[in-house]
Amino acid sequence: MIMPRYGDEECCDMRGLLGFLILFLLSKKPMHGQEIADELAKRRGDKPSPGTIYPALKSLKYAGFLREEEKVGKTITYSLTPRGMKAFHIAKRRFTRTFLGVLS
Amino acid sequence: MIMPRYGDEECCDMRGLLGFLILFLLSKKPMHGQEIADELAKRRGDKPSPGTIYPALKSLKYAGFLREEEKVGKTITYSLTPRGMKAFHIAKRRFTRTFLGVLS
DNA sequence: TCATGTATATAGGATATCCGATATATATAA
DNA sequence: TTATATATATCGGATATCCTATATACATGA
Repeated sequence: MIMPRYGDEECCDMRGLLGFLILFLLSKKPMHGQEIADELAKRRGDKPSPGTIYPALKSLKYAGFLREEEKVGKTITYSLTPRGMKAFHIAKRRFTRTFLGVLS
Repeated sequence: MIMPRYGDEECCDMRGLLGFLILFLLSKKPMHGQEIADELAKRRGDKPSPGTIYPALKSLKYAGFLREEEKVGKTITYSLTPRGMKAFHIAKRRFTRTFLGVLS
């Protein structure tokens, strides 16, 4: 018996969507890591730590979904590749169908 | 180096939302396990296995978010408790803000 | 030059989520 | 009664996700 999967008032922590959210943000406009983290902080309520955001970016880059568009100092601006756009659209379609009706 | 977090065309598997989806479905109407699994199959594309759906229901019940409304044979119909509704609305608000703009 | 602030990098691991395999219980039909 | 279909139950573990801690690099201002 391990159990407690859901806490006091919260029903779930909505993991598994970080990559999707990053692709979504980059589909709007190129951004760098901290910009993305700040935007996620506004949306979710908590800011992903460096140890969260950079490995995610690395994996997405490794998958060919995004590329470094510009690098000024340590600041790396990322943008979606065509492959990344395609992946985003596939995921978005699935997302839309899955959560149809949730947003009243 | 372990890496590959994202596969070929897929950007993420959207875990962490099973509990949220179950609360959402039950907020519409009382359902039993298989009904929920079938509805999720239609939405997500793949049907959660018994080993997925029943432990999830158990945890949600344990958290006080749902209760057995009726039991006919082995078929247990679940419905949200007031506490479950509250948890769902909190989660929904967060969900809405997080994914604002994703559904074009 | 030194201090400070900002941005990125990564190893290692804690935790959560989910699935495969298996078992049990009930109803129905042959 | 036997066979079949349906629904639920649970263990154990594979895997994914994310965070803590730590380190590095660059720019700027004192």
